[in-house]
Amino acid sequence: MDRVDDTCQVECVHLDNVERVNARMESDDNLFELAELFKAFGDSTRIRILHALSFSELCVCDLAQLLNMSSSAVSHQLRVLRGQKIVKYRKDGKNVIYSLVDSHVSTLLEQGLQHVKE
Amino acid sequence: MDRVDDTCQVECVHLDNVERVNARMESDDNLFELAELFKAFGDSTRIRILHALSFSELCVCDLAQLLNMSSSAVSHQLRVLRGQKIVKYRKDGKNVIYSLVDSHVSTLLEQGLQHVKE
DNA sequence: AGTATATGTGAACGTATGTTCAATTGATGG
DNA sequence: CCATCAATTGAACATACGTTCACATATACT
Repeated sequence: MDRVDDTCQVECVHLDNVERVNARMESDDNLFELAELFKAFGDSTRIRILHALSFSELCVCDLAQLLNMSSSAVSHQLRVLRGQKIVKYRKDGKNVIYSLVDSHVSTLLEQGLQHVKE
Repeated sequence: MDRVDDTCQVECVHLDNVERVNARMESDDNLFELAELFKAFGDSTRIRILHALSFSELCVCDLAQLLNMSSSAVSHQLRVLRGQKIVKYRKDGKNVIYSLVDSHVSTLLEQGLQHVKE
């Protein structure tokens, strides 16, 4: 008869491998944060924003025109990118000018593009 | 220059900047693919899978035990990762053993982790 | 003051996404 | 052949997400 048994119901596991890997895993918190970071990259609107910012700092209006979208939509996405500390901004009169936060971001974009183009 | 456009409903745009950036933008197709790639990284289950695979190849069962999830859930996510050519697999009897497709993937994970840990 | 422009925000809507469950395929060994 | 196990798949469900719209700030200029 079938029975539910928590202890070692799976025979196929390569226990040594699993334990060795388990010992080296980053904390769940770090991995969750990492997923959140990539999630922020994982939208075509935000990718286009970031790709544009990799060439020059731009204000919301510039981005809206460049991407042919409403300022509102752009602003919503910039909020997500700010939340993950991927972009930074400075105010210039009525404008708010955005730019990439550091070279890590450019590197990620570049590595990703290489993968895509292969 | 003859790019005078009187349908300029937006006054704030820095036209020179926008045009220069626009000229250097990757194709929408490439950027869409790039977003899809990052989207595949943008889930904590898939990140944990990839992080584990960065240490050793593992079968579905190993991953399920390591992440304390059902094989079905793991398999569904591996399908996404296969679709983006992030992981590859080989069969070994009843098992299917997964691994990262190349060093690009490790690099992306590593770069992302550095960003998160700062 | 008031107007105009740039940006941010909240709610609402439709869509996409991840997990569970049930069923199926494919491979091994009695 | 039949039983078992690893892995995959499809449907269903709840949740998360992106855009639109309307409205709210904020800053500059008259």
